[in-house]
Amino acid sequence: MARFADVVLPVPLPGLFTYALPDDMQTHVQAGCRVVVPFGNKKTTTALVVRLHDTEPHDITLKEVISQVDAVPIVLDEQLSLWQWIADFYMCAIGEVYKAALPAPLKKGKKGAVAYEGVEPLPDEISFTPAPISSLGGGALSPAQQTALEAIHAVWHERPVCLLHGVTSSGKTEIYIHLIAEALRQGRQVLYLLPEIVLTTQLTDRLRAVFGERLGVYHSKYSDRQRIDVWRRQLTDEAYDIIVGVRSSVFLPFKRLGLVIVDEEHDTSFKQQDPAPRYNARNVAIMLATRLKAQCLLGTATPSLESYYNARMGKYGLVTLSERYGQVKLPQVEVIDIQEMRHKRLMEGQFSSRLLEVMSATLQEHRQVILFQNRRGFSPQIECHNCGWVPRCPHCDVALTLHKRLQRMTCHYCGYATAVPQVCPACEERELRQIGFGTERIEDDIHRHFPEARVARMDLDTTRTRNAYEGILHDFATGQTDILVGTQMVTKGLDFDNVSLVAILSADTMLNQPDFRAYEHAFQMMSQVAGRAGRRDKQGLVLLQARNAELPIIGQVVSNDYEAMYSEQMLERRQFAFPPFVRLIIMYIKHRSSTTADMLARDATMMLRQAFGTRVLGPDEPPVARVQSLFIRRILLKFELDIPLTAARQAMHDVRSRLLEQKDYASAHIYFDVDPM
DNA sequence: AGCACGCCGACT
DNA sequence: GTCGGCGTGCTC
Repeated sequence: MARFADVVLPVPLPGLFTYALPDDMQTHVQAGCRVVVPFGNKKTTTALVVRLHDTEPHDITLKEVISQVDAVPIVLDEQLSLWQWIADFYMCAIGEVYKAALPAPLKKGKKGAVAYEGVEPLPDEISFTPAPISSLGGGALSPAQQTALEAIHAVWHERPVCLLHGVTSSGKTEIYIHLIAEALRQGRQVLYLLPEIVLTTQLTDRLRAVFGERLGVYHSKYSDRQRIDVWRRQLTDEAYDIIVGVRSSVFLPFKRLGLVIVDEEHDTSFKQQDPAPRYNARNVAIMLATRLKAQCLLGTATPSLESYYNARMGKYGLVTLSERYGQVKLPQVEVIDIQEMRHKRLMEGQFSSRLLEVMSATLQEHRQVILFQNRRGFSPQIECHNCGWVPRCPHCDVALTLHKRLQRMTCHYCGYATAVPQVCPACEERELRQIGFGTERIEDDIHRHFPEARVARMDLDTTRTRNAYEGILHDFATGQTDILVGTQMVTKGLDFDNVSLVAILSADTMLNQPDFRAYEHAFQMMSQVAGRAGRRDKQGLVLLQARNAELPIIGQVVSNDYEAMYSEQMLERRQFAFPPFVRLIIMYIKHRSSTTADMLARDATMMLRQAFGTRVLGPDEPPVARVQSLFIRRILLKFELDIPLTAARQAMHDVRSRLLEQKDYASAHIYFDVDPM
């Protein structure tokens, strides 16, 4: 019997809300059940009960719960406690975690739901067939893999987290499969996290061949219905043994989790940017595993500096696989100096004559080519030939990207789109020049250079739907296309047998990012895409075109020298006090008026300095200082690793609320990004 | 974040 | 004379 329920509401407000329970519900409602409650003026909302108690709050008049949605909990205690940890650590409201965690329809609740009748039956179409796992996908481990497997076990004997640093094609997946089979034999579940949807199809095909229907897939391009089915099934005794999923699958219920694999752990898409919760799923996965007494394996060919540092400091175990499976040779990387080629008039657009030659030879051998250009659209800017006018987004401080096929100019920050002007609106000049190269323009140029070649493009624009992805990848895998051009998407762990040439058209866009992680990320991206070349029977070739060809980072990619990259970057991180030597928290300030944003940023900085002194840097403006008509300012906080962050966070929350209490700042947005990427 | 209340411009 | 613009105030 409990008279009151503390609930989470899907709103960005701190804390829980307390409601009175009507007599008939007092014995039936449990933590983890949804209830319908009145909230604000008349509106009803679905809320999640997290606590039941008999302590009547004094200073507020309570409202009553209207009805109960679930007869049994749909969220487990361990999940609620993890959500609270996420809210605390990432400095957001638990309501925001709740919104991110639950598939959309579970948040809405059922209309007309009456207590104990709103309970949805479990889907009965799921047939549970425990596949035998005797044949491990035919995969006997190589001696190197066997050694690595034993080393991982040795690590887990002492600590829960192990970093597996294995070069591309070293056969990490085979090791994962063995570990999964072991967990299953012990009756435990496995969560297999991947950074991107692209990777799920190839991987799930491979895992399904071994584990059959014991495997469930969870990602954002699946329908709500499918995601709810996975969620509900996780609550039953017939829960999936293996979940393959992206970021948000760390929120799923697990009753007997034994192993968490975070594949491509360095990948930035594990970090959610917007909206809150701005969590890093890799770190949440580690916390999830630790809390549920499961083991955790972080796998990658190019560890994040944070994880590698943690491994070196003994916080994680470290296992290295330096040998490619079947002795496949690493590709040869050849650097092409764009500056030099331009002087010698050996560049045509983004293509050096060397690249065109090699492409031509590769196509003649009926081998395939991957071209990597980290920019979508046709050109990132157009400009009036006469007066220099550049079409810009009316809501954001960026030039509009030309999408030729769509005959539109679009803003990659807010989605604004407009027709391509026929003449310059400022001076009526007819010639509007296209500045810069996106994947669409590269695709056009390939058609001009190689009219016979079959070309496919893979970027955000060509993969809006789930099937589009699979179509493009299937056509390339089966040799129906010769050349695949794409953005970062093509770098991510795709296995193709017949690719012998990979070209990075311009390393410079990656290297020139105003971000302390630019070189680390450039190294990771280039190494990953290079790993796509020549996987089975022949050494592949990678052409790396760059303006700054002599930079050490380029040499490190050429020699595939992760250690050299690590040492050099760590020196800089230490010298300039960046992670992993400090913990970063950014306070973001957004306002419709630039002067208010400036004043607010100045006041906020002063208040933060009072609490944290020289740990506070700024304020400054991000590279794109206005998005969706809001001016953005940021304040950077650097905390030593041994500082207790709980008190610091409280002080930062206090600064935020004191600022928002001021009338001038009431309409501002202030939020934090903890461990920003 | 919603949603309502509350004061100032161009329309039937 | 109204419809409605979004500023600001609150939510157990």
